[in-house]
Amino acid sequence: MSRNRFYLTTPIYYVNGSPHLGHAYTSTAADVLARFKRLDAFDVLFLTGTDEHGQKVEAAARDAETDPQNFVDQVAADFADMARRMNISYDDFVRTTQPRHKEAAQALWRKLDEAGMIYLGAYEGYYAVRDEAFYDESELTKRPDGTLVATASGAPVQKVSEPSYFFKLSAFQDRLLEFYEAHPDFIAPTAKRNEILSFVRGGLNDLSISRTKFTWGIPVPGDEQHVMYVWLDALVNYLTATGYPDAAAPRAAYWPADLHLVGKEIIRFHAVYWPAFLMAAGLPLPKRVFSHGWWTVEGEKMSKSTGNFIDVRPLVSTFGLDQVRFFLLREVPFGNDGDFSRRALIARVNAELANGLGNLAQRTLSFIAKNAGGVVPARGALREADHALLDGAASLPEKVRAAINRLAFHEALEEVWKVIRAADAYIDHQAPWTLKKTDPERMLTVLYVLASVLRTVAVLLQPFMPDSMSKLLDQLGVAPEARQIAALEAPLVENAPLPAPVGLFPRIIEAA
RNA sequence: CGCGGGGUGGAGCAGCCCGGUAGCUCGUCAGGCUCAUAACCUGAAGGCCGCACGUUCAAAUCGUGCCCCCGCAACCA
Repeated sequence: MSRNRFYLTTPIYYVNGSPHLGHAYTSTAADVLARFKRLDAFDVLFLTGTDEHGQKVEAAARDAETDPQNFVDQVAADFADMARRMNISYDDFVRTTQPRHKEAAQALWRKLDEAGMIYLGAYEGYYAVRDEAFYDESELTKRPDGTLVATASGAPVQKVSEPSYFFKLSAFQDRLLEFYEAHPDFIAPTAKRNEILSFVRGGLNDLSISRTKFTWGIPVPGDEQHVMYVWLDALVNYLTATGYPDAAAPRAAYWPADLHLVGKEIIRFHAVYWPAFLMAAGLPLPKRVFSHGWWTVEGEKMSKSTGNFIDVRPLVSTFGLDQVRFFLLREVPFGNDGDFSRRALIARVNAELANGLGNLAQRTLSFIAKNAGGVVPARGALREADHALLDGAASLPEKVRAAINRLAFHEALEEVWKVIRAADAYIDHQAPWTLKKTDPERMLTVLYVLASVLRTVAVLLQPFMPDSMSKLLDQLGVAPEARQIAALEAPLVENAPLPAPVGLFPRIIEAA
């Protein structure tokens, strides 16, 4: 019997720029979900990668005075480095320049062609010779003398017509709307779903899916004058990783994907074009596309003009990896936009990690080390207060699971922190430092309850903060093989020897 | 009539989809504890949940209108 499979993806990141906070955010969220599913006994395939074709990459390579392949090799390596530094547990990293991907993309093209969904037409657009670039009508300004120029560069443009293959997207309007109707959870959050619905209801034009003005792309099968449109090329990556078109490939059974996690700007490609391509090819559709929000930095939009793209790697060096991962998922309800600021990061880390979880672990574990012989204490009869706290912890796995399945990471964390706060109150009310003198046996029970609650918290937080929670579980004497969610059903093993406690999350003291 | 997001105690935000004691972090005030990372616990002050009307036994939560702020406008997560 194979376990339940779960296939999730990040977008493949476009390599015309360096990885920044936004990429790290998407990957971290996907990673938390992947790790949670693994802990919850799913057979997970977690895919990320890079999107390496297209005119922009060609141009970026030229600016960097190198050839495209060399350029994308460097940038892809940088993205892989960021993933490693963020502790992203991906199972595969697909690059659209890999032979396996070219094969998959061309196979899908042929499939669409065989289905009669592709025809040769002409792409109408505005081209600026000076910029060597195409512009959309919305990017143009009309000068008083009547000439059309690109708003950004001021370069004059001319309308050109270029031969192009088209995908019959217009034929899919009804089928897409029926699909959205039948699968209300396909697009999330709801606001995005509504946006997509109104876009599709507004009518779909056929989609230009090839270009002849540049060569850095996957050749169109049967007509090598054309390269494939980058989005068609890119979307296929999700199939590439399953071994497409080989139906007998070891990973073929992972398709359809359970979740495509995307940033809000590319929801349309994933919620409209991609399902249409798959329908046309007769392939099953992914189960869900979730669009998350964007970060501003210190209140300002990240943009090329202000140059305020921030790389997470220096933040990780300064504040710690798990601190940054925690902040990204705790600070903002997933799906909403949010603001990244040093102040907010420091406030979160100090309040919830240092003063909250870290301090709770420290006060509990050092008390055990000093007063319970450095082993998991043996418990006696439980009282009402003990049951109240233990029940709260016992109900956590289901609450966290439900929240994470909805991608409500901030809610999952909030639920865990309710228990942490309750545990802090419990210590004060039970006052083990008093029991030490009056009722040592009762003291041991209280300590056991605390250790037990900490174990639950640590197990459930592993996906968010893998390194720190691994350390905490070590300190609680929990064996590595007993750290699955299912293992929480068994009580914490008494009398297990514990190592000397070590602080988990130091307070961040800002230099004045 | 371009599209979308938002206006909740001093600050920053949840809650709104599935109406019914308004929650969290920081800050302020007063106690407590002393196990712990000057952390933790208890209590208090402070909000007519942008404005108006409507639906309802009941609205921050649903509907309508209005005011204000902010993003986006096909390849930037």
